[in-house]
Amino acid sequence: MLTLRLPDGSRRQVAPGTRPRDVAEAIGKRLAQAAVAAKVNGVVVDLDRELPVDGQEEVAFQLLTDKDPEALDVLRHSCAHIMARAVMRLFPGAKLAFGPTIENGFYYDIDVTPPIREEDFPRIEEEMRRIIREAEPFERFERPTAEARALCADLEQPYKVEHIDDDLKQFPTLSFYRQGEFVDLCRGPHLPHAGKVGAFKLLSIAGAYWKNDASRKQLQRLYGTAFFTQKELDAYLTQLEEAKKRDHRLLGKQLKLFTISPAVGSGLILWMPKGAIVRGLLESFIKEELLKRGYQPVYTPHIGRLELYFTSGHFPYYRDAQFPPLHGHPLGAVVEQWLIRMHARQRGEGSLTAAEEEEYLAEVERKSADFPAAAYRAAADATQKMATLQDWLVKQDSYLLKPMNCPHHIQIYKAEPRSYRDLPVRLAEFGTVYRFEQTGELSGMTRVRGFTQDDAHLFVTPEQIETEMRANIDLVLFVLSSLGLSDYRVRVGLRDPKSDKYVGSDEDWATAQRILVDIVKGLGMTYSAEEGEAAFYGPKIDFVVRDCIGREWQLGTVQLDYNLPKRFELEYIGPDNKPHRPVMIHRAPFGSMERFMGILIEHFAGAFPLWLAPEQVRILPVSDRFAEYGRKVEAELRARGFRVSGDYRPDKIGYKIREAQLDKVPYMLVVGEKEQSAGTVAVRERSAGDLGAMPVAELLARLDQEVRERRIRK
RNA sequence: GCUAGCGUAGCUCAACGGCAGAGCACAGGUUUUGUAAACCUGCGGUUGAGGGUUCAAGUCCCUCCGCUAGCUCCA
Repeated sequence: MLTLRLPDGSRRQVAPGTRPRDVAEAIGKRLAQAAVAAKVNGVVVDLDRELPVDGQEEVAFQLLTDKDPEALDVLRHSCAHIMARAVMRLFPGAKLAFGPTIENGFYYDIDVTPPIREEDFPRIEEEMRRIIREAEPFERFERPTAEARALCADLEQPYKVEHIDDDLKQFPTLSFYRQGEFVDLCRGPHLPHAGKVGAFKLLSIAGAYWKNDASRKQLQRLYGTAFFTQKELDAYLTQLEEAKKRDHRLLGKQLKLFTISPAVGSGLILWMPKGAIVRGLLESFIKEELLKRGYQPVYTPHIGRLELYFTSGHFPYYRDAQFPPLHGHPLGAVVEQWLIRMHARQRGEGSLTAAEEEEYLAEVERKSADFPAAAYRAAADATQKMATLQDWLVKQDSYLLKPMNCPHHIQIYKAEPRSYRDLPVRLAEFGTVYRFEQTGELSGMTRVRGFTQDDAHLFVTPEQIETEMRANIDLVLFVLSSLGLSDYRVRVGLRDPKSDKYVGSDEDWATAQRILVDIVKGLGMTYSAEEGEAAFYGPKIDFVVRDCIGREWQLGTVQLDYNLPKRFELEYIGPDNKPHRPVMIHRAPFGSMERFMGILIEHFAGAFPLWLAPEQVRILPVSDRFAEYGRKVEAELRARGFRVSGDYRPDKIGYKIREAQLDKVPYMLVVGEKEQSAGTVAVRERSAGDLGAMPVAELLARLDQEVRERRIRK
């Protein structure tokens, strides 16, 4: 016998071979009806899966109904199967890859020719509805792995075969689910039958690479969502619509905060006057804080010698993601391409044949007398050849639009001898950088090609690392909390041990990663440590937020770096009168002004708090006759430093209020007969509405305090 | 970069392969107004660009540009 411990604490003895469905039926008819799946010792299983029998004294047992979040996952997973089944019926020969649930729904990756298009959705959905009406059960069965592989081959599902070969060989048996004619390799669990799917909708279609690898075939990913009831689905879709109204791209246009002109270029933000006010205030806010925290502001140019970025490693590493260099020699671009391809070949990416190498050599020899072709030919190996090319290239006075500020700040550090007494040196700059992001990545203000980081680089002794790292995390938290941004997660980005894209020694990485993890642990922060999320020169702590449609973006970041100090041979003189190597900390509390602004617009839905609002107060005279009094109040407020305007058009007051509300002006001051004679203003607050009349002095005191506190209201 | 979709007036959107339209905004006028839209008149377009098919293209085809979602990338 097996003892089940139910959620209410009671215990129940069952015979071996009992299924959750039997337990549900024994408990009650309604529960048996409502049950979707069961949770046994924390693992969600099918209702028809036999309960374990051996070696367990007692198992935790819970029946899941549509009230349980795990049940929704089961429902969506089953709905993904139903969608795949419908696609297989309508598109014979479709090959299935992966079909998991995701946060708000599910997808299935499918390889089908010709491709599925959105206009196919109605008939796929129709077929899915038919399958749901038929309410056939999902039947689980297992096969030894070799047989499972043969079955997938029989089903003509090559991706499933490959999946078994690559990832599942170590399991003795594999499970399948059958639903009528449809059989799919799947871990489960599933609904008892398709009829449990109350409501679903196909949402979108997109390309997705097989196994997330851009070098492999691109499949079609069909996204959908499902719920137990139509009402829940409708609520979700309404919520999506509502969220879209907060989109910074929409609000940015409506509120005239920023624009992007194809004439200037994709991904290049043009800050309009109102957006510029908000940005300026944010910059002042953080500058003030930086001075308090011992930072030294610096300014550096937008371009730098190409050699600088060879030294830092940025140029060869990120060549494709940068605007092309400005070459000082007509052959610069040729040699650059040549060199980059040599780099790629050495990393095992791309190809460069000996014949192509010869073509490059012939071309530069023909066109340029000063190219050291002999030295190139005499070079012992590829590394030496690359050195020859690089030496020539950097001598030609080529420049790069800076993709990072660190090399410039490093030169400021190096401009004078440094003593341990000077450290930490904290150099801060709103540094504008340019990166040639892929077209498909560009998105409003959140992913752009030119942006300004609220950047700083700290040069510290090893002993100072922890204190400075903590101080910077504190700064990020201060910034976020000052703006009421509380919905973020902390990510510790670690090196992917399987990748060779990182620079620096294993020891340095181990040390740096340990320090970071210790710090976030020490601060008691909830974090996720993620391999592969480090910068190529060091691990980092990122503060990640979501935009209005659920995408995650990195805002603040604090990064530890042992590598650039080595590459640039940075030093300070220690108490022992000997040179030592400093450690660098890269950090940006906002991340970039552009991205931060985008997120902030969505966070406030465009309704900035008073201290940030581009227009803080608008005067609304009831009629022309009170315009003069209105202008007087306006002048008074402006003299006190408020950003104020007046709407003196001959329109009705309701219309002016509507416009001011839509412009999300925090305070509207209605002035008419009563106010003019009493020397007051009728105050209307953006969200609270009519606050009644008050003397101008009283209003000023109120506004002053609200700004001083940087008060945030939602 | 890749897959799918989209691009019409400043904005939001209509128009079967057959006369390019509406609302808002804007301008002029009337109204002199009390807490989210007064009324009248007017202006506004090489339908993203270029090429092609057709008697006829906003609509069909091709190339490019831009945008959206996702994938890959993200110092």
